[in-house]
Amino acid sequence: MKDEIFNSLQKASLKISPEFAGSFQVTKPQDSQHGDWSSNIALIMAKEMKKNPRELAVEIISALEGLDYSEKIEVAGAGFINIYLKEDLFFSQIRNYALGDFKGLLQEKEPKKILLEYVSSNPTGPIHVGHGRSAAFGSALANLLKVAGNKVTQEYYVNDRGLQAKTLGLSVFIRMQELDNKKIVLPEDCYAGEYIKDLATKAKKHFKGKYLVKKDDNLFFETLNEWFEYVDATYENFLELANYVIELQTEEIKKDLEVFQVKYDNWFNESSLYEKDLIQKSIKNLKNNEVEKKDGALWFKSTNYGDEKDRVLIRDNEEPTYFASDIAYHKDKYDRDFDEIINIWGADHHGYIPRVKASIESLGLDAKKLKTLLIQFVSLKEKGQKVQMSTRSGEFVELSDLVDEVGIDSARYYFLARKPEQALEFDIDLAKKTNKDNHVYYIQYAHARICSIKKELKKRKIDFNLKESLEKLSLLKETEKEIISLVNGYPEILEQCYKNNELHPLCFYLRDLSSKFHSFYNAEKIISDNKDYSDAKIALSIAIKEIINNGLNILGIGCPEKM
RNA sequence: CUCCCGGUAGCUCAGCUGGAUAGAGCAUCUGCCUUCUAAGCAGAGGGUCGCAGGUUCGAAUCCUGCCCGGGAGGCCA
Repeated sequence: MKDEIFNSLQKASLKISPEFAGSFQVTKPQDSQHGDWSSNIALIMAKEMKKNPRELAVEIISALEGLDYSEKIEVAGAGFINIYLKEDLFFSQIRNYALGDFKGLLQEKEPKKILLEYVSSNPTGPIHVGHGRSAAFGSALANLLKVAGNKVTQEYYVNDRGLQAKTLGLSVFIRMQELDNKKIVLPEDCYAGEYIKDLATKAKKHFKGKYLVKKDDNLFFETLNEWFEYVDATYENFLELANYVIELQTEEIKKDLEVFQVKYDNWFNESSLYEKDLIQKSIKNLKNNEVEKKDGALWFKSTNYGDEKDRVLIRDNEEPTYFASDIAYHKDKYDRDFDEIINIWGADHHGYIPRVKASIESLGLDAKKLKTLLIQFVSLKEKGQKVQMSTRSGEFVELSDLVDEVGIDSARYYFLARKPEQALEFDIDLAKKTNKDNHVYYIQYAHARICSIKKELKKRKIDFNLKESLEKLSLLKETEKEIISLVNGYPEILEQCYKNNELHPLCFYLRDLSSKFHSFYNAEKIISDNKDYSDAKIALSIAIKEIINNGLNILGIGCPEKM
């Protein structure tokens, strides 16, 4: 519809001025007084042609062809062209929605194979609330991309090796000694969280006495390195323990995410890149003259592509950097032949983007395929107070704790209802409420109320035929038809979300729609003795219910029939 | 010092690819339940869109400078 209007306007404009190439818009006006559709084309053209916008608007309208479905077209305000639809067309979309038909509502013209990587937090500890935001966002975005007809692969990159994995192994090792009734002192850089003790308990059981030191061993090392020297000297393959706990912790993460309605198609282990020797191979694929040895290390000249400084690939101790793995990982993503590759990263990684882009270009790959979305931080507020969180002490609130506290639906909604580039202050008290203050309850309540109207029909044995009732929508009062305008705006909201990779407009829309419904519901009884009018109101309600259901599904939020 | 994000009502935020009178929710105040869920509804007050310039018929929106808050600038990941 929007496209048709756009094209008609464009044709008309070209008749008047063949060179006109300005970008004008066709929008749904906020105020329904301004028609069903509105365009600023005359204002844009007037600028180019230095003519009076209102006069130009009249010219454009008289040159318009093919808008059979318009009831009237007016010039208003500074020179807006407002289009009012014929009544039957006005009702055509809502009929489909009421029947639960959302096909083609959002359709990518050229469906793509898309790789969506998100969260990918280190398996050295549990998922915390910050990751939760990415998780909610990524999974909902995946739903949206799929609705548009794309094939989406959701992936989690597991950093299951390197120094941090070994440090985790050591942290668990030390706690195991504690479980074995030794006095221990945890070095500063070890992981200190409570979950380490759980891992230690499991590891102790699993290894049946292995990795428990003898009584006469000295256990009072102060630094990580001293500890590493000790365990490497004592055990043939200390990484066996590290790998075991990394695996345990990854499983924990997987569990937390699944509970949170986040399911991946693929868990990609960093270690697999090493097993296939892909680090070395991808480095060789970088442009030869952009890799050089200096100060004992191997460097990549990312400054050639605008990065602030060159980056190390292989350290002087011959250990590849995280960046080197990441080059191999991205090379692998490209090799898997996706049309689009989306990374969702925490905003703290923004400085990392130029070097990754640089490496992709140096590999001779199309950097435009890769899109990185950044998500800002999450802070928590409870009883008016900020909940303190700090990286150093490991005092992050775990996602699972938040979910236990406020529920999955609330948590997902409030993560999604804020645009990603905005830091999010999560109000725990608000998210816990079970009244209208809590938007997710408010939306779900609207849905449940409509379901209960349907039940009431059955209970009272009232004959209701949806298809027939949908032909009676014109009986609605003018104020009630305004809701239909809002309903008709659903595709534009989805389109906006899709185009901009955002979900918050959908959240706001659903709340808005619910609000309009609650007013409608409260104004007077939906079910009444005035059969035809009653049918029309029920049909409208059902359309709203279906949209709420459709929207909440995309957001990954439950949609109860009864509350 | 450089880069990124934010600054809109008392609070939390939409609006930002230039358009019509700057919008919601919360909080505050006033009303509404014998009848489909009051887990709700109706109404009222509340604004220097951080500041200063600029571009334009038109700026919260675009450009420049500055101020404030948060984040990033490892041979950590």
